[in-house]
Amino acid sequence: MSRTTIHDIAKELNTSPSTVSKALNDHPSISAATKELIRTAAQNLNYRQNRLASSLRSGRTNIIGIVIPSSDIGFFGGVVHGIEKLARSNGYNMLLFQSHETGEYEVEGIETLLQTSVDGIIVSIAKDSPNLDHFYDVKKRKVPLILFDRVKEELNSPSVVIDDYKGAYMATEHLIQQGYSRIAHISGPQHVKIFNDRLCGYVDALKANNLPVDDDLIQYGRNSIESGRQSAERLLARNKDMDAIFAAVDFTALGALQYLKEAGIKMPEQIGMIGFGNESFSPYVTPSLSTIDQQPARMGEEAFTLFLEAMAQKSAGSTDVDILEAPKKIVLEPVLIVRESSVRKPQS
Amino acid sequence: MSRTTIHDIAKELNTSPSTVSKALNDHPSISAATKELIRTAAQNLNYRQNRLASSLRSGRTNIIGIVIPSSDIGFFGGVVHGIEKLARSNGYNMLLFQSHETGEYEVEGIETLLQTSVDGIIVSIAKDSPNLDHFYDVKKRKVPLILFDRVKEELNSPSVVIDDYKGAYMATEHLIQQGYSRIAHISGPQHVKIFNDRLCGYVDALKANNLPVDDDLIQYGRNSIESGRQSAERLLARNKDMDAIFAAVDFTALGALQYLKEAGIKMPEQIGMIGFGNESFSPYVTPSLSTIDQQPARMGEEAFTLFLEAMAQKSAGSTDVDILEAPKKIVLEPVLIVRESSVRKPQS
DNA sequence: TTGAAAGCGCTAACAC
DNA sequence: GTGTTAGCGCTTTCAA
Repeated sequence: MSRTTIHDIAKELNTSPSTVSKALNDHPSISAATKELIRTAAQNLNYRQNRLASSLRSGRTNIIGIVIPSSDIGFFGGVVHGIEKLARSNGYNMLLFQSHETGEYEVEGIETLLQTSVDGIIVSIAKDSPNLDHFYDVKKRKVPLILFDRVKEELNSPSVVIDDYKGAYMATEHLIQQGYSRIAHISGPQHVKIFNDRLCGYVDALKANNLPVDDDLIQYGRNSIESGRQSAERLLARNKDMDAIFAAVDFTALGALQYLKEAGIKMPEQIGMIGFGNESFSPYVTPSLSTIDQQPARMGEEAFTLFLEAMAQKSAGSTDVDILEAPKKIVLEPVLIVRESSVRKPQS
Repeated sequence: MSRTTIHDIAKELNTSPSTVSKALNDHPSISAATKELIRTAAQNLNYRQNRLASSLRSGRTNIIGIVIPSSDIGFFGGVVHGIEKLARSNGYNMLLFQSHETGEYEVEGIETLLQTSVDGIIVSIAKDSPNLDHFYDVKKRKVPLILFDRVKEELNSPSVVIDDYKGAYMATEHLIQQGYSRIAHISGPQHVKIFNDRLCGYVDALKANNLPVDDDLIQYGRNSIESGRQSAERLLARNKDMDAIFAAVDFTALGALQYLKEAGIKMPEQIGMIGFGNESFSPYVTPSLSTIDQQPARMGEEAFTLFLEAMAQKSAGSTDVDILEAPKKIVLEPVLIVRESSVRKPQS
């Protein structure tokens, strides 16, 4: 009636549970013959390992915990996809938590992950994460902690990010090369590092091309479509000569796009537009949105690889390696994606 | 150094592990005073429950397994969101698997879920799921199985779906009311029930309005944007008088939209368009896409509620209830969302 | 190459 | 109201 155990198999074959366990785990000390015998018996009896028991005993769950702001955001969906692919082929499963950008849920997620004894945790930190205590907790428990995209240097953990500064620089320079010169920027909350980096990239690209940096051309929004609309409205009201917008996220770019379209402004002719993030809707809006791709799948794969390395180090028994060597930081190259919104037609 | 256990707390307070366990679980037979004592001690010692041990002993994991085709599809993302909200507030966590529409991954996911002793499993079946053995396995183990959207009657499990027939009927009738009469349909694989239902709804709406059903106006695609483009191309080549398209999924609607736009056809004036699914991109394409909303979050909540009911029944000890009463089937109402692509301007 | 024994950390009868 | 005992199903020394 109830689940078959290794005891049942042992009884059936007049052998011992420990032998069965070893055989099923392909332990070298068991003869090929008995392995075969035990495996077929397991099959016949419909045996399925109890991972709870196995994990409790061995101390390994083969589960990796993921905490992201939201899987609705295309970028995070892509990262999870990348992690999943590698995890699956390495025999790991994922336990996924969404913080919904609130610290409270983030803490809750980390707590549950720790209770579940996951083998490692991969995180992109929530925007309003109140403090980092829960992450220090993870480190105290010696559970490998890997960060991506939304990183905190203080945590001193392996991490993978893209070069936000460079991406913003590329986006801005692309607009300049297309002949735009009064280029506005819609940024995000400045306490989030990536937005500050993108702002710097924008500013430096202007300077490098001998264009003035004008505070009136810079808006600080939240990351919503609505916020993008409002920013575009304000920018337009204040700058009659504005001829392009670089938005720090595709969502605000979309909002701006909508507003300008409704205002009867032709893109890319009158105003050029480029976003950041290559969201799933970006190819399908009109005009299709130029943007910076962050290579999410790649980022996920790198993050998982970092985790694997941390595990290897851990089982190599090296105590407190982190004191000896700085944690690995992987910086991915952003990729410029040119679509309709930023390609100025040849002047007539 | 290593994790604090209830033994450590017991030792600290000169009491027994079982008392500590009961106190921490708020068992009624423990006095308020000792509970308080134990709780603060737990806090001080930085105690964290080992869920593996707890689950192994109690037989409950408080984890619910989810298997969906892909969380990239907006609809499934929404359902997961709905499940998560309710699960969280009921003390459950989710273990999420994506089948990527392949039976192999689906089987693998179910297998792992069973090994992990999840308390229940909520599934939307993959398109090419080869057979249903893995689901019968779940039922055999008496693990509550809940289906949503992609359902199989044979499994005789509680389920929640929307009324696909009705949604398709509403979509088609909406086009008719807008004055379109040569309405094409881009369907999907007919062995998937929802596509067949939608096709029937389309056909019946035409008939009910005394419009002929023309095989030349029906295409059977896959669910990709590319497939939508091809379908639109074929439809247009074969039917010069076609004046509207109802696509069984937003993805094919989008493909058709792109093709028609490139062909210089004005929507909604020359050809009206409506999709199904209310994907995240649908409001942002040009023209914005009318569609049928499937209430994904609602569906997720209903599915989890069904799971809770199944658990209650199970613990009520009713052996083989399923023989006594038919499994509950919840049918959600589709919602018509009218946007630009289907609203015919007043004739000039 | 196989088996016996111990125990991972917890919960749940049952006795006190 | 509290403590004793047993054991969930597995892995892992260690001895044979």
